[in-house]
Amino acid sequence: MPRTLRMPTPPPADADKHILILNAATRVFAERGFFGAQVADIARRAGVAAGTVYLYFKSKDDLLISLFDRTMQDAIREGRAALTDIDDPSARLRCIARLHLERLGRDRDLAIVFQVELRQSTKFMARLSATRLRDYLGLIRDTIADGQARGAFRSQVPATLGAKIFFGALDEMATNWILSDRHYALADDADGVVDVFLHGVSAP
Amino acid sequence: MPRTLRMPTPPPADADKHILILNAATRVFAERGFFGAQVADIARRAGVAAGTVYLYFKSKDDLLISLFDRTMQDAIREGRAALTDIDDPSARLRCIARLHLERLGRDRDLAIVFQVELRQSTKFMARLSATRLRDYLGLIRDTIADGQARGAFRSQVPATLGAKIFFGALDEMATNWILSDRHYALADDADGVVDVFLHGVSAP
Amino acid sequence: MPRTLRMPTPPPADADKHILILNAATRVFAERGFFGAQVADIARRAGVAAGTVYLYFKSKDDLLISLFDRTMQDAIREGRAALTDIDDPSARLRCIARLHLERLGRDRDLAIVFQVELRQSTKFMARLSATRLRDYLGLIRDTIADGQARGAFRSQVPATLGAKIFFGALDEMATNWILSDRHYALADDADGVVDVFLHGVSAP
Amino acid sequence: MPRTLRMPTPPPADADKHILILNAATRVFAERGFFGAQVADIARRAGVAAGTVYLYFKSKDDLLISLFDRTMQDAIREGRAALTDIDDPSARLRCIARLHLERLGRDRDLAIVFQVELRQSTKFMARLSATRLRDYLGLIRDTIADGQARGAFRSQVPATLGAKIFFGALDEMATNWILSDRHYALADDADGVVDVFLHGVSAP
DNA sequence: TATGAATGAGCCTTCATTCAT
DNA sequence: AATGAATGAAGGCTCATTCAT
Repeated sequence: MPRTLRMPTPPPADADKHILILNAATRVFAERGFFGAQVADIARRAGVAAGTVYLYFKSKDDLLISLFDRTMQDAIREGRAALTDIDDPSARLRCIARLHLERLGRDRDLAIVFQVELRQSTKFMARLSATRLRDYLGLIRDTIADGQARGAFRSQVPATLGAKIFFGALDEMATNWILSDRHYALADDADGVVDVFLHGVSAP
Repeated sequence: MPRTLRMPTPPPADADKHILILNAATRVFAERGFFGAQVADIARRAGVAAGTVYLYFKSKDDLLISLFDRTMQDAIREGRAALTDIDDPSARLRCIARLHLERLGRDRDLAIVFQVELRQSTKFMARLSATRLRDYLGLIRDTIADGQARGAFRSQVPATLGAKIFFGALDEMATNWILSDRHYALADDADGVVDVFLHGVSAP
Repeated sequence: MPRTLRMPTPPPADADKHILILNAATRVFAERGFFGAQVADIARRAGVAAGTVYLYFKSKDDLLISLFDRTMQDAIREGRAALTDIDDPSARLRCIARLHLERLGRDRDLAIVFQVELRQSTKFMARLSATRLRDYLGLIRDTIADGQARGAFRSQVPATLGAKIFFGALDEMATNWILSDRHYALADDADGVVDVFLHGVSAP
Repeated sequence: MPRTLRMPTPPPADADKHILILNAATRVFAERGFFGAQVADIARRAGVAAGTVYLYFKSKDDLLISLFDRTMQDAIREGRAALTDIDDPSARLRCIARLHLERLGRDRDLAIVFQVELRQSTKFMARLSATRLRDYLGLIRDTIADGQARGAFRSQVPATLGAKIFFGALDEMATNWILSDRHYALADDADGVVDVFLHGVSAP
């Protein structure tokens, strides 16, 4: 194809600049905190001028929101894709847990931004939960409801409650991980969480 | 009354003002967010001059930390006291969950501060989890370990992991509650959380 | 009187600070222009910290507006007072012209602010003319109308038109004066303006 | 047609773009004010890229100065041309007044730029009065001096003073017009101004 | 103790101008 | 000639904290 011939190389630097800045923002937010971070720092880290940031993002807030949006969109898309191949309800939950913790465990700075910096204010949080986070919780809830419909999960547990518990447990794993001094693989927590979520702690 | 006997003189005006300011801070932090709140606002709300705040607290940060400290100390003390009367491990967890959610459900502003404003930065969070929060998680972990020792809980689940899951689930309930538009009793979530934590979602 | 006894000295420094800043603003606006002037410059000139300016004025704009307001209020008050002693319509116009030019001629910086800096934008000008300037033109118009009612001035000339011409002529004197390199007494232009305004340039 | 003979070839595209940009600048300066206007706005309005403006003008200031220069040059040329056909000194002044107000009354945006935006700072104004404005006032002064030489005007009035009064009056008409909410024909003020300037307001 | 006026460091954002294409 | 992405200097304003009273 002509287009392929004309552009066999990776996309131009322009396309990168958006991502470049977002990555720089992740690092700086993680290091200094959202309020402690200066836009100038982010620009410097991205190797662009301060003003350039504003060619790609409306404001400092927009950087954080974009970061969240991009990551959540990826997470949901990846989650949905992975689940299509899995039939067993328990295995599906295990998959979600694993992807969740792997994603954050792969990039500690991103994890810090997600577990700490994004929770700056009610205004921020309300805005965030109203959108992508709702979708993400919905993904979990649907998986649970599906398991209930298929007789794998107890129906007495409201699916929404279950989703919150599941998400809350994973969230806490991530938060503990970034606050911990010890360096361990976050994803290794997945199985334990799923085990408790499925079978509870009670002795049979 | 015993309480009167233990404290026959009225609390000094100082103590009052200390609490007065801390309460004002709770309201203002909840309304405006930590960074959006001005010390002058808090002072006005407390009915004192701006400078007076600094006679009782070292800094704006100190207000937030004191708020956390006071509340956690109460929670731990109350939790420990309540647990002494309860023998059954499952009932003990139920008690913790209920107290946790009741405490936050009683004061929405306090809940907002705890669920949102306290998570300002890694620096802050690290500092907090290193102290009271560790104690609180310890309380849960010990309760679980005790249940395991007594054969009520499965020993395969690491007690620390269980504690994080339990806390994470409760935490998520609280966060969802403050972000929700619907007005419901937060404490009502306690039983559901405990049920799932004890028995899991899997069908028997 | 007690009050006089209790406060025989000039008003406290607080009252001065308002004026102090306004005077500094006059100098700096005149030297650098409104947009060229930095609030920090004004503060420095007034001998206060930059933030202090904002304890007395809402914004940089407010400085300019307050300057205008204070001066116009003085001018109108002074004009009204002076006119009560004068009966002859021509003499009244002469009095207005003289006061107008004397006031500006006395403080070149103030004149610059009035003739140049205040005319920054339609927004500004519209706001200004809507208030004090309208009163000032009204003072002139009434004086003319009064002269007409008393038979001293031709009634064919609409009083409002006459007021604009009179004011426009004085205004141009002031503008020319501040732009001129030569140093002359601005007030000396008053008689010439009044003469032409009263009798015209036509040969009898 | 003579005009066609004098200019047989169409104006080069460059000249068009020059005028295009200047017209766009007039609109945008009038709407947003000089400082509020962005060069990018002007470029967009002119249908060119931001950088293109700088192929035709040295700077944003240069746009304003060119606007002034072009208009004043036209005004002076037109004024001189019109005066050659008129002999009577009073009629000449009437002609100048009418042309002055007609020119501004024809294009409200241009009027706004002339009456408001051009008066940005002493630096600006000094620069402007030193050139074309001086010529324009000279045109008026010469007309008055000529009238005096021919016995039509009183010689006691210094011609320069008369010119300033005349210009100041016209200027004030224009300023009032653009600030007025009512929509009236600015040029209609010309006769009134000339009448007062010639005969004064005093009753005979 | 209490006050609240004063301080001044700190930062996001804008936008005129440039220059590689 | 024309583009428009990139630059980076610049400054109004806020607000935690101090301190003279």
